[in-house]
Amino acid sequence: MPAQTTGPDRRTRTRDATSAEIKATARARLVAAGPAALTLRAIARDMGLTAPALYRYFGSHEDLVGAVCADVLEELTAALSTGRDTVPLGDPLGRLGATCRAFRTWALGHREEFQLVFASAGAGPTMPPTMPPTISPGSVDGDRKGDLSFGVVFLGLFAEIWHQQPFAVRDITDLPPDLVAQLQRFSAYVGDVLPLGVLAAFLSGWVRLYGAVTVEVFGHLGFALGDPEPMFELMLADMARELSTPRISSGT
Amino acid sequence: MPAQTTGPDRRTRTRDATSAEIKATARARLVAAGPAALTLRAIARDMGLTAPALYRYFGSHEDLVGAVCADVLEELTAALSTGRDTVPLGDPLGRLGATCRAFRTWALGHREEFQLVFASAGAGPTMPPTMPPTISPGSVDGDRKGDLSFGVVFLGLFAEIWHQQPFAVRDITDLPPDLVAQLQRFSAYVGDVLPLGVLAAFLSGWVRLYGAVTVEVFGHLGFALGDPEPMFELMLADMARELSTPRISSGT
DNA sequence: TCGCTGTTGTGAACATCGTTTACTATGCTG
DNA sequence: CAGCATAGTAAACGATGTTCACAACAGCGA
Repeated sequence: MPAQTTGPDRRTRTRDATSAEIKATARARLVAAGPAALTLRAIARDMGLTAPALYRYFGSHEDLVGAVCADVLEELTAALSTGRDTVPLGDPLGRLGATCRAFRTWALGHREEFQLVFASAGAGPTMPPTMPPTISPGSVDGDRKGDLSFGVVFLGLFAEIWHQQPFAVRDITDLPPDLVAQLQRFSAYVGDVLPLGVLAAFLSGWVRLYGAVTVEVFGHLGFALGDPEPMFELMLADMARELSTPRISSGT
Repeated sequence: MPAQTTGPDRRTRTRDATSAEIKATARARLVAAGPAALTLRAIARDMGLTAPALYRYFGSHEDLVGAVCADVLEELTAALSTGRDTVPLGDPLGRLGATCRAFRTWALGHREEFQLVFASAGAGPTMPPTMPPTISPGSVDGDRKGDLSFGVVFLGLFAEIWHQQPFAVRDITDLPPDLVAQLQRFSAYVGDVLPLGVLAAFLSGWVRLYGAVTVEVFGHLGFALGDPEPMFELMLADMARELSTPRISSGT
């Protein structure tokens, strides 16, 4: 055992530890009292420090919040993965359903975190930085330590479904040219490993899932449904049905 | 002319005027610098007042923001109505599409307002208070001065479509019983004037529209699409298609 | 062991925020 | 004219993010 092979400096180790403690304390406040409670001074107070001390670890309040957001997203991705792996590889549609349910369950169980991450316009963490340039078609390894966004989990699932049970997809000539142009951009970004119709189905599904979960967590559905779960299940059934009509002809 | 017939007191008239001016100033700050700029002192400063003066008109900062939200919602409802009335009554599906487009257009042209109203969890204006207990089935009068929410506009459109061109709707026996229970609650709330399947279609459509617009305004789609409009149009086409398959049999 | 150096934390201060309190004008009403 | 409700102000309190000067402390080379 030749000591630790260039293990991180002792200094940087303790530094990372306090940095993590700060984020943990912030997280605790977040779940306890909502995003508004994420104040620099209160966090410092909670861990027996004064506010300026935190500036040794984060450049600003916004930076700290951003770091917490990143942690939350990583955790969400993990929750989605474990939810997905509840169902065996042989049932990709079931895996998609399980992942969608995991998304909703996580959001309802972590409303404050969800609001922090998803209820932001510009400042919020849009996906681009976390979206990997390429996704391998068949392999589902994916999760190399959470440095890739939860969006990839869903895209990977659509790849699984497509490769195992090709579903009916819109003919490319049916789609309006401006949509095709947008999809080609995205396809190139993702590595050109899936037909444009599959990407359209993925995006459409992502929007539906996002909308269903967001509208429920934000309470913008309470006017109609006391318990939106049955409606959510109906949506999942719709999605599964659309993704299970067997493919017949047409080119990629 | 027997004076003004119980016209509002002169005092209350000037009072309402300043109240409106406060909200207008707040609104100006909102569009100029975002929801975070909606501070009591800055608003007062903008109109040559001091902060405590505003407490003569609004009980708290939160009250003021709430009032601005109400104004915004009213304006949104108006935008939806005019968008809807772009298309003649004889084409209810076209009217629905126009209304959905008006929703998206308004949201993109009023991002700050949209964020203020829709990016809130608990505090935000959920629909219940603005949702009328009953909606008249055929008549589309609706807009008695904006005291009813924009949700009614959409529900009214589904009523129009249903009455003019009954579409294929899930048989009630197909739906899981817990969903039926939820829909019955909502149906009673709305006056029991539409079949449960129509209400399910309405809610499903509202969730899709909400998701599509929210995901775009919040920038959570920029990772894939530079211009989400074609995708939005695709969604509208899907919705229209689902609402245009003619009805065949089954009871209400 | 001594002394230097960089890191970590504190205290005070500044500008801003929401809110309350006491006080002063102003204009309507009897 | 007297009285009074209304609209507005100034000052103050606690809280926020942020900066700056300064003190304690650890680690390292001589």
